[in-house]
Amino acid sequence: MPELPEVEVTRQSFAPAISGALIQDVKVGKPLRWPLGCAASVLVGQRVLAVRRRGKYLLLDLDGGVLLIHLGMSGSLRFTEQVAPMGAHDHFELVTNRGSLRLHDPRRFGAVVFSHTDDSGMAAKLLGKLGVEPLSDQFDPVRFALDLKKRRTAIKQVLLGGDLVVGVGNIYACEALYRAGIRPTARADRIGRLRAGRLHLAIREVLARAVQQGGSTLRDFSSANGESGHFQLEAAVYGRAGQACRVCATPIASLRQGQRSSFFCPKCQRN
DNA sequence: CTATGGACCTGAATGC
DNA sequence: TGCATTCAGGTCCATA
Repeated sequence: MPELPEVEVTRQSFAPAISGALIQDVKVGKPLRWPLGCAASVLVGQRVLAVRRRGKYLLLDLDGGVLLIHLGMSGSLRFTEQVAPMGAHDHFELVTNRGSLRLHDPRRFGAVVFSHTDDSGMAAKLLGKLGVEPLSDQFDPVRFALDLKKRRTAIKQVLLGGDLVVGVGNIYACEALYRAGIRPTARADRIGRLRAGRLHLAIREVLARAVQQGGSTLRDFSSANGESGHFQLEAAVYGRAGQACRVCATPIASLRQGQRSSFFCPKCQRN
């Protein structure tokens, strides 16, 4: 579930509370996507200095390195002062003097990886090819339009790729394309400046709005304090196949692209 | 180098 | 009720 808004909402929900905390213990469940990259005992005794986000990764700055956390498809974090035994789908926990940060991830597509710096070891590999942050000034409409000209694939695939812009997953790609009036199947290199500019704005607006709304809770996402998101209630197309477009009442259509569902309004998104 | 498809894993919903 | 199939918020990797 977690796309940029959910990851950012999660970050905001525990960053202030955990910053400065001393790691006292580390608990591990079943294996995640990648091994931790160090002995769990290496983390004990380190302090959490800050929590950053890069794309869909959370980066916990520690005294001696950085801990990358990715939520995969079904992951969520919880930061609480309560002590509870690890459940069947709890696969990682940092016990600190301020509370425990626990990763719950049934499908285990998520990951927790330790590296000494952002650009060394596994972190370098995972973060190295990421595109620009969509909510930063680095995301420039002119540059975006030029970059799209180099891609012959469907625009939806380009957005999901994450090597141009990060953070846009299946929900927000569909929503941004709807707002921009562009079909998910449109070839990226056929999108001109004007429409690229619209898409650029749509991406920023949708993501910012979703962060405001606490993200989307489709199944069981919640922030680290257990709060659900509300953006799914105002989604225009995602998950709405067959329902009326909120603007023109045309039934929302769906199709398959790269083994993922795309949703769009055939009338509002003409090409 | 670019584009596509499979792989990873579990649970919920659907269909016969 | 039971069992098989399909689908789900991501993204790495092998293959054309």
